[in-house]
Amino acid sequence: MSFVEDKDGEYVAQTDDQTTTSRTSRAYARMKRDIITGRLQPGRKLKIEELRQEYDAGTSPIREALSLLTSDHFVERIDQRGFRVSQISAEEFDEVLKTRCWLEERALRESILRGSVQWEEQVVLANYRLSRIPRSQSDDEFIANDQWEIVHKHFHMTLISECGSSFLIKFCDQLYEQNIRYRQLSGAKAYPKRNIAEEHSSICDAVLSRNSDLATRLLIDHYNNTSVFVKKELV
Amino acid sequence: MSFVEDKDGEYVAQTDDQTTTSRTSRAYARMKRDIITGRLQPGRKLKIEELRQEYDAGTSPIREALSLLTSDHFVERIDQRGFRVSQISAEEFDEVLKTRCWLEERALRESILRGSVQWEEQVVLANYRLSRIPRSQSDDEFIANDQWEIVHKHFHMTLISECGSSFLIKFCDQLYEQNIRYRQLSGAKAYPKRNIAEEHSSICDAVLSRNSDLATRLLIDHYNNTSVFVKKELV
DNA sequence: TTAAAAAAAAATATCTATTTATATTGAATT
DNA sequence: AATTCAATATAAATAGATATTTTTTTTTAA
Repeated sequence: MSFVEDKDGEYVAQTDDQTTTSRTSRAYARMKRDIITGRLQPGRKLKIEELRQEYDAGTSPIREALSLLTSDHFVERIDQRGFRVSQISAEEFDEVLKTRCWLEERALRESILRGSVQWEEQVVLANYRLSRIPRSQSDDEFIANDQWEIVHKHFHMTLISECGSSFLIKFCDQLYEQNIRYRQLSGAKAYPKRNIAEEHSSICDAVLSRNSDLATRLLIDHYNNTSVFVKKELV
Repeated sequence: MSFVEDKDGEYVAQTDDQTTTSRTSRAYARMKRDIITGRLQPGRKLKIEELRQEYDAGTSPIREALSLLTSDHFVERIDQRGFRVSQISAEEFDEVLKTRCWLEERALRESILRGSVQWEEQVVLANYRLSRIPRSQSDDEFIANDQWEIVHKHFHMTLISECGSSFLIKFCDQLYEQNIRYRQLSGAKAYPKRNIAEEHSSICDAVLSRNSDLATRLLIDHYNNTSVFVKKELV
């Protein structure tokens, strides 16, 4: 939310996504969110007319947003036959997981090699923030905490941020988002017998001591541990 | 080129990209080609009206194609200010090269681990085809041979095709295309004192003997050798 | 009863026109 | 002379209208 002076010199409250960004960017962000959270289910036909209503935009912005989502692998386009939400499968999840481990191992090793003292501090800070925020909004039942999702992603992206390749970072980002989608859709919510905060802190410690082998092993274990719960639900 | 029966029952010759695919796909393919070859130069403003004329399509297909090219890192979008061809730089080329080596090393190792006898045969075939086609259309001066470009890419993509991750293959593909662009734009055409065919065959041999360490070393050397000539022209 | 063909309906892809935002120009003011 | 402001021009973003194409339904013939 921000306050902006309008033509008549009066201050008016405006939500960010209504003014700052274009219709295309807005539709893109919202549709992506809805696909990741599962509000738009895998395989669902994406009819332009419906989307226009739902996301309050014209044909062009909707189609552009869909084109962008196609590149992100969230939407499939079939020429002359429109768009649909990408399908999910246990096999694809295995690919996502495997590829994440390959790329993030390399990215983390490079970051540990190249990262400065400032980077170390960023890692510490990201881990601290993550430790202070609950995964669920309630203690009794699981209610996804959007803020946790943001802070968690920030921690993992900080780890690899000094790898020296914006391409690799972008690829890891894409895979991370694919992973969230699977995590959400599979309904894997509780992680019994696990202390995730401890896992994050261990990774953090290994990184600070510049122990690449340990850090990458812990990171990969962390991903594999989580994946067990996703796979269980994905059958 | 193909022959299709029209409404009146007559056979008419048609080029593939006029009928098979949509306006969007066609514009996307052509614009991508023009950016890679340098006909659309780095930094150039991409005005919708101009592109409509040039690529014979309406606003929507052009904008959709530009959106797709944005994801490929060939075009930059600035909200409310349109599109421009992505800039190139020596630093970015270093990133492309570095990331390619990281990802293709992993992909090749996995392919060698998992690849079947059929895959071995595909590698042999791809290498043979590459050995039979000249890089330049003329012996006297360098004239790029489009066919070589296709066969060369096919060889390198075959090497990693059995890595077991469609995501990793897609990323390598994107980086490969970035690399072509730099190769073309830098004007690096001749490679004195190098026998590229021999380099390819050595990689092929190492792959067939399932020697991962040797194969990946030769592949990475191959990329680094080529990059020297690109970097030289890129100052 | 089934299969093929034709017609109708629906939805996509595309184009044109309008609105909105940005960049440019030139005059007025400091 | 430099800077601000307003007016204009240019181009982007979007909405709306039109063309195809695909899908579904209905009809017809075997």
